[in-house]
Amino acid sequence: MPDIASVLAKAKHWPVRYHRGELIYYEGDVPTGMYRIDKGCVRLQLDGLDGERQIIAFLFPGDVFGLCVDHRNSSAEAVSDVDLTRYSLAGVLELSLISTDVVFQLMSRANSLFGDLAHHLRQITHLPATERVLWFLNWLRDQQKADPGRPVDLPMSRRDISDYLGLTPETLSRVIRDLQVRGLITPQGRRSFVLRRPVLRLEPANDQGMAQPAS
Amino acid sequence: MPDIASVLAKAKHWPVRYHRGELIYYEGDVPTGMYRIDKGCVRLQLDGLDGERQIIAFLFPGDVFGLCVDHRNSSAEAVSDVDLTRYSLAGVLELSLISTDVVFQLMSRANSLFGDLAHHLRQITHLPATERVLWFLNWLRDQQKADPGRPVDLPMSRRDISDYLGLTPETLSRVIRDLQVRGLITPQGRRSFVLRRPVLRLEPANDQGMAQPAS
DNA sequence: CGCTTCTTTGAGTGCACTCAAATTGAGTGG
DNA sequence: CCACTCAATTTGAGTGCACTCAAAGAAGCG
Repeated sequence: MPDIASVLAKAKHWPVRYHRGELIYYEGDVPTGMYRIDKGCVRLQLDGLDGERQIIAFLFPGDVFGLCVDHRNSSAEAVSDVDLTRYSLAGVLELSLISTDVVFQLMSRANSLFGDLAHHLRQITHLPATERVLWFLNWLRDQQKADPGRPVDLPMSRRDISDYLGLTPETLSRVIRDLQVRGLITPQGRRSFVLRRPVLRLEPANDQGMAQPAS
Repeated sequence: MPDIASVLAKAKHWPVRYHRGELIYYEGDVPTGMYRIDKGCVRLQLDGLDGERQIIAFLFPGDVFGLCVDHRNSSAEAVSDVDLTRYSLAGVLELSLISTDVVFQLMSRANSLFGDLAHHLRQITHLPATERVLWFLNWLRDQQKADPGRPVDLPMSRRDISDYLGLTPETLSRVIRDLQVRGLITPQGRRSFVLRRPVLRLEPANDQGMAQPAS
């Protein structure tokens, strides 16, 4: 299966750049382009009237987003300064006439994005705060393909994370403190943590955690 | 924009039937077909190991589902006895070579399904139990295009609803009782309710006009 | 260095949870 | 048609986790 970048290369495209916090498109807008991330981090989100916000996804280099038809189903904002490649939506649709590869690839992308969101929903609904944060950190580590022992970088703010995990910033802060105390994570500055190896799963409902049993 | 049913009619398709509770496909399976609902109700869900379950979506006649590429991103089960039209996935992909209509339509479907799920996530994260239930009942009423005054049917069990809204069955039951006491809903048997007209909004001004699932 | 914004800490509360049991309803066979 | 069984749903009691409100501390930015 060919790489999506090479498949899309035949469509019109050009580089664009957004600064930290900048709006890329707004929910409800009529879509004209889709994007591929070359550098940086982008968030997809839904905004409420009173400032409440649900972050749907964090996207990283290689990820494609913005493939909408009638209207944008979410807003997109730059978490950090980002370099994007912008593709004409019309051009992409034309490509689908030439080969099924494009359709196949885009379907696949849309599909995995949907699957991720579904699992996201599941985590948020079923996991307590601590495990949500661990899940997030592990996911981030996998995204960055970081070796254990190497720190994981958080490009996003605490509020971004809490809006992603369905927590308040206060609760998130407390959870992070607890994880440090328990030795599961070690801060390297405010936006970088080293994760302990077996952080993948927390013992369910097992509170001998006050005194760490030496292994 | 042509109707999706007529567009898909050119692909190979045949009717299939599932009974209440029957599995249509399982998460992770290699997909071979997609479906359109002719009659009945289908649920998409993620199953946990310990029986926990997150229902992603309830689907009704006219809805299309199962457009996956690599593997099923969720399970599909029949909520009630259902009549489906099954389409060959390969056939659908071939169709995309003939006209962009198919691609356009399928993208649109995938897109709105994604948008619905995103809003679902938002509701569950931000709304208290009572408002989640009201949101669900209103959504269901819109699905059924029922006039106010006409009862809304719930094809699914209480557990289905609670697994959809991220509540326990106990909490759901209590919420329903409270809504009855407040006169907002009137039961017509266990699986049918008459909704009071102004149920759309609950006193505290915190409904976001956007995006009920579907249609 | 002063400003603003982001993050952390503290105190107290409420909502939805768990555990447990009663009640209803659907399905089955006499 | 009616008793019986089993699952689904409802009700009750009590608790804990994540919330809100409030304020202190830290970090970015001119």
